[in-house]
Amino acid sequence: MQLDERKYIILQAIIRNYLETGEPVGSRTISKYTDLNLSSATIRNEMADLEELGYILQPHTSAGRIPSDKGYRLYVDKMMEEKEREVEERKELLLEKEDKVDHLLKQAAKLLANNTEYAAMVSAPQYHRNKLKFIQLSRVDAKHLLAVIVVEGNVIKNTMLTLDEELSDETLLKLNILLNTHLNGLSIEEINLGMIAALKQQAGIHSEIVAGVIDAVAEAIKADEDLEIYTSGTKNFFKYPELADHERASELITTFEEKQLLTELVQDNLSGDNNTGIQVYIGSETPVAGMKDCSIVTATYELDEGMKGTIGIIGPKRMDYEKVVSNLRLLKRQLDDLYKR
Amino acid sequence: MQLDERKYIILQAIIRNYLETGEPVGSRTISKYTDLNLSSATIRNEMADLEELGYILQPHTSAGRIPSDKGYRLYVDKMMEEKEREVEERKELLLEKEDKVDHLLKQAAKLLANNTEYAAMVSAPQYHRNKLKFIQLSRVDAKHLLAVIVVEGNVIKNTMLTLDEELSDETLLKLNILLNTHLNGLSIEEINLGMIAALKQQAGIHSEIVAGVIDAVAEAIKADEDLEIYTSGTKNFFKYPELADHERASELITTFEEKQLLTELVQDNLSGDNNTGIQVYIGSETPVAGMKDCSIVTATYELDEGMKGTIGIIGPKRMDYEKVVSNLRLLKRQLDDLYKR
DNA sequence: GTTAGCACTCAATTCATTAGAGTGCTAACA
DNA sequence: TGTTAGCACTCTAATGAATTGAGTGCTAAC
Repeated sequence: MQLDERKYIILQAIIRNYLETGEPVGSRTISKYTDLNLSSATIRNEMADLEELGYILQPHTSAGRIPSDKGYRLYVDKMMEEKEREVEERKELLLEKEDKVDHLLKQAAKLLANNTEYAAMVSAPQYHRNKLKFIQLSRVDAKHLLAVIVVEGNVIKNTMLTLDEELSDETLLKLNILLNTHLNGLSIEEINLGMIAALKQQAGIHSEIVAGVIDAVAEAIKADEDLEIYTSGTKNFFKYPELADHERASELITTFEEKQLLTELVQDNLSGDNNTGIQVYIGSETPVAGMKDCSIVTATYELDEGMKGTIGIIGPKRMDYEKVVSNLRLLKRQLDDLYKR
Repeated sequence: MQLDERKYIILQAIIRNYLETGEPVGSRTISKYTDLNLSSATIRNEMADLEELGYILQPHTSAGRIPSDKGYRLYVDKMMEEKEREVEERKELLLEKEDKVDHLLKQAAKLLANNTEYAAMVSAPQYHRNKLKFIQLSRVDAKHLLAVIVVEGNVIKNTMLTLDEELSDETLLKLNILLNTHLNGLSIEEINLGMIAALKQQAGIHSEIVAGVIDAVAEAIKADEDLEIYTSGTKNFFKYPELADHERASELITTFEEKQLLTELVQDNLSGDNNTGIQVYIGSETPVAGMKDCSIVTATYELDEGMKGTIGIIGPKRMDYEKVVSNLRLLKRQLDDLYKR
């Protein structure tokens, strides 16, 4: 059996109706809802076929039909194709330019959540350029040295080092020169153990300071480890009865709170290179455990050259995919443009 | 009517029982639960008195009694007195020393939530000493200056300034001297508009750079504004049916997500100086709107001289106050000790 | 002052019934 | 051959009556 045009229109009608109501859709509803001018009996026959093909399900014999993951998938794919062709009208999301990136991103998450009425996440950009650009040791007071490290992309890292004994200006200058001549312009791959040992040797009795700086450098570069993720709109989970029972809600909220668990999403999104830049995960397709009953839509943004992050929406499978996708597209574009003048 | 010893014992028994079960407590239960050796009829008489005095309530005529806020208050006050006298046994909370304070505090929140099975919050310390300790401008590349500012308490603030034109080494040195001679050692109150104007004038064509630095200084000092708050254990709200219905849960979770809303708690706690260092808010006493059905217990810790923060537990009114208080005491002590060697 | 006993209240549970939405199938129709 | 009317059937959800049981307040006796 084949999925012909008419069957797809019926499937679409079922899905659209289900997205709104969350209730199983019956044949009579479809008979009236579409302009196919078919009786409910005919629709019933078609629905039986659609069920056999796996696009819809019946929760129990005397109920209407609900879309299966496969059904949603087909619907979303077709929608994405169509949207691709359309010229999208340019609504404005009110993203105010903030001086601090973290504020900006928090605001973005909130905006997404409010606009869509689903839960939203925004990951801080990960820096994929990682050359050392600037190192400096300064004396803050008699016992403290401040190491300032700047990595390409202008990520700044500070570490306060505690001294056992005072350091002369001369020694400080020497150490600064030593560090800069050897480390500046290098990427993390180029800083190996041998080099570190050599540096320490040259630093002599001050090798501990060098060690401290190297640690800080390592941390500045591997920003991945504690990837910041901002979330908003957790309460929206309660708007959809299929997610709001204690068990599920508890699981979702935990996942949302333990932001590490969302890392998968970011990784998956940044690595996966699809044409539109939008990823849709439906139900069991999701890479995040504990969100099997949800759909997740993500997009990648790029703040500055090489500084990529992920924005995403998490909601019930019966999500308004069009609205979500267009919101993400819009926000992505805004973030992309923001720092590119 | 007076609250005599026996009445209090009965009140205590009602509360203890209710803490465990969450169900209204009947007279027969108390008759068996206590060793007063009184019949349920006598207990009933006493309960009627307790109700008249406002310490307990009846959800409906044919139900047992539950403690009122006033009842809880009395119970907690008495408990705190007793605890005060007791020598507390020193259990260990497994707080691992972390190099980054934010990691440490996140871990602390998680620990609290896991140990108590309630929701936990930890606020990052606010710095109440705010003298400027160190200012430095460095050239990162042709177009960028990095301003590093250190405030007493070793809070570090970086700002990247973009230049319109290149700056000579000489000018840079001059600016550094200018900033240091005028600003170093000052507190925020001492940096007024007149001084800023004078500085700008002296900087001449580079007044914009000075302005940028001043902004950064202002931000470094007023850390209050975006007070970091870490939370954990949101899902624990679901463990207590009286908090778990959609409406309430949704409100609680929003409050917990919008951490600003918890700021009240921190302010209240840091300002209020009570002897034990532990604050208990019961029901309507809470300073946080949207948590009227909860009890909140908070404590203040001090990481370094003048760096005070708040730790707190949020749970149902029928909370195991003893456990919560002792957990908070323990964690407070650990945090207090951590950086004082 | 304490207690046994009894009538009373009220939420929660149970169970049967009903209503209604929806289906599948068959037979007739175009 | 595709479409439709019609009907028997299924199953959930809602309704409501009856029952249960925990708990109370009050009275009278100890």
